[in-house]
Amino acid sequence: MIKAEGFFKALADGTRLRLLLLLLDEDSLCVCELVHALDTHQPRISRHLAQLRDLGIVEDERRGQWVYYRLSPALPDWAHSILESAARAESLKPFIQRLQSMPNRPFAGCS
Amino acid sequence: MIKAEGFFKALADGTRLRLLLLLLDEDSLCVCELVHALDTHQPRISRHLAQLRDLGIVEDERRGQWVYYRLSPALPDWAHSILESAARAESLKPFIQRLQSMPNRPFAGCS
DNA sequence: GTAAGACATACGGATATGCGGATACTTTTT
DNA sequence: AAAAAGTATCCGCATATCCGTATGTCTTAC
Repeated sequence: MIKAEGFFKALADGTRLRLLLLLLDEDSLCVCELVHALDTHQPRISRHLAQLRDLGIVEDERRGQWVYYRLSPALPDWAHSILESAARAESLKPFIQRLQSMPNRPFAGCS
Repeated sequence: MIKAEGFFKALADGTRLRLLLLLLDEDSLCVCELVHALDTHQPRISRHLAQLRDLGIVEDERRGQWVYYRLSPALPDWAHSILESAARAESLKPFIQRLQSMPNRPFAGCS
């Protein structure tokens, strides 16, 4: 099980922090949606998601061509609380807006 | 005002995390108390406290020979909540015990 | 004013971390 | 089976981070 210091190291990078807050807000997103929402290069997103997966903070699930990530259901309560507090400090609006205006978004609204 | 990413960077080091959780629990401690509680070298503690001060997370106050640190009263609510959640994840018992058994502890119990 | 204690900072070095670009792997489509 | 799309990983590099030692500053005690 993850300890506090490791969890904070995971949140101590802007990309990972935004990934986690997006997943907190949106439940489940695939890599290409996250790449579009954060407007960055795909290897960067994959690398950070892999780190978060290796720490047990997120889970992945392949659905056909796409790999979806979500917060791990096993995430301890204290960690979930921390993410919710962080969400109060950091506005996700610009990223959510980019996400909603994504062209060819897979399964949008039909999951 | 500090942003979420910077705050998490501050918590992403074991020494700083323990310093902050001790200050959350004990209100106000001087450098030599923190050095004793964490059982480490003094420059390490001073360096990390300076970082936290520069970020506006802690405040210092000189009392004679000693410099006391406390959590900044201006710390945003979300940041305070995060520290409280972290306190649930990380046991401070060993450090509190070392603190209480500190010989020649300045002003112990008379502040 | 000299010594001693508490605290802060400068310095050089070791390690960790994040990055972009290239490439490999997997699945779907044709 | 070949192409295309989505995703993962490898590489070399640049920078950030943390450390211990040594030293400097400030305050109190003698």
